[in-house]
Amino acid sequence: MTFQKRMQKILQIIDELGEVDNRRLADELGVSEITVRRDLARMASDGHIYRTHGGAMKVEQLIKPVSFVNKTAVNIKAKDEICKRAAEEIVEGDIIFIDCGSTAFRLCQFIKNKKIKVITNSLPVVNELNGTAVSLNLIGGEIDQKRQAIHGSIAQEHIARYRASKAFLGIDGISGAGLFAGTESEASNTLAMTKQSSYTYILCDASKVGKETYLKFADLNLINAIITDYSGPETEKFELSGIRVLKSSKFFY
Amino acid sequence: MTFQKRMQKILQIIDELGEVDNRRLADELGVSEITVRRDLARMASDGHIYRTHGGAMKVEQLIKPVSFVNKTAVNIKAKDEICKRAAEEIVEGDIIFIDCGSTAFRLCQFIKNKKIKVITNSLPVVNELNGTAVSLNLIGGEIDQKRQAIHGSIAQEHIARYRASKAFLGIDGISGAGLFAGTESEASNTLAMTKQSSYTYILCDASKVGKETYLKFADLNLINAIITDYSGPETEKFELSGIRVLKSSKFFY
DNA sequence: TTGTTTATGATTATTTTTGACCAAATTAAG
DNA sequence: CTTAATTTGGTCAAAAATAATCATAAACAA
Repeated sequence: MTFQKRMQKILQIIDELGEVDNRRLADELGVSEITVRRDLARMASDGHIYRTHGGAMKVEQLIKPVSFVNKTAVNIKAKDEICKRAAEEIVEGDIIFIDCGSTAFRLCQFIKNKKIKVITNSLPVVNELNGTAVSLNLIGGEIDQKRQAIHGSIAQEHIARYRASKAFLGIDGISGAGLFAGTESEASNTLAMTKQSSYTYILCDASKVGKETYLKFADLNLINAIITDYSGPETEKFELSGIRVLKSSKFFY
Repeated sequence: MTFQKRMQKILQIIDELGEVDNRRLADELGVSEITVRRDLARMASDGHIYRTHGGAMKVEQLIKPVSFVNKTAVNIKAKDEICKRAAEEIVEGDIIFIDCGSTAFRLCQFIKNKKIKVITNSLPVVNELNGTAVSLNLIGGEIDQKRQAIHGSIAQEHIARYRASKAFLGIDGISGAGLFAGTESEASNTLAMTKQSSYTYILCDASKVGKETYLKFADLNLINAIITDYSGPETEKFELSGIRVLKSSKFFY
């Protein structure tokens, strides 16, 4: 029995029952529990299922193109809590930027029914919001296969044409010293979107706070708010810079 | 037993069973397992099957991207024949425009393994070609939910920045009198792409030939070639206007 | 013919898959 | 809040499958 065959069965079972535990799957498939866990980890990283403690559950209507692999497997819970908090900030009529990070992607599920305009350079975001109440504007240019997004000078110009009320952006690192990006193109994309937004939120889980990677591209005062599950000494520095620090709600489910 | 003969058998077996292991195939074909593996590798790289550890399975059995609602249901065979003929015109290194019609969409399956650049305003095309050998450039702007594509002035400007070697475009109607579109935005999109291409192909099944709908937006001499399954009196008019008429091969399957 | 390419099979080394075990993390219970 | 039970991710080892290399035989071209 290959992984592919097991995946089919697992999806079928989860589709029927909504959720299952590892033991049940192990029995059903005739493999050990550890193999089940590995399968689930793999499937979750492709976004096919939600992993729970001791099993897995259906991910609502998220059967999306397989090619759109996202890194959302790590820290799903923290990210979802952050995004739910972020969604509370969005009101009807808003025009918002969403960038191509894995955190910002998960924001989509919480804004599907809102009557807003979303401008994005992320293909997963487009696919997630396509056909919903949200009106979409896609930034054009060459597609970066690895990041499933559009960057570059053409994209910058496109962004410069629009003006949004809010921007929800991910980041590779943030500390009292400023904002950090893993690549130049991500940095300039963040800058461009920030410039065209009245209010900028950074969405980042705790692992990004205090991390000072590769390229510092802006000071803290570029942004207006941080939404995070982090709580620690860095928070004070943020607030001293005049940034609102919004804590994600602990109790999500 | 040649590779071609074995491929036929393998496809047949996989089509029946959904999946097989190497030993089974080796027995069935009377060759060693290593030969089977080599065959499978070759077939998988052409996209005919999906390889698993220890065997192979049907491509359709994998989680299929929920392809966009497209009108491709009608005239599939004719359209596929047309598109196969069109794919023969494409050579490595080409930069091509593909527009948002349902016919042009079906061209994707035949060009997945080609090393070319595709510029398009169609979301289904992007999803179909994403993750393949094709390098993608997406035209930006507001997404038209109904047509799953991007039109408008921003899109026009985007197109004007690029220059392609060939364009493969659909159409609502074509006759000796010229080219016809169902909406103004489709017409201007076709014009913009044509203008930036060295050579323009119109893909149209027989039902579109002789049809003169809504808006005539250009004369025949705008385009260079028509690929169609139509054969009739109109053909002569096309050829008199200096247009190559490429007939799709009748015998496709 | 002779030399070259191509297809096939055998052998060996590498990779992948799977399960067991254990420390760390998470959840549940008192 | 602390403790106990469960779950998880990591490392290791065994088995299976694969890729790489080489040798042989068949097909092909000069």
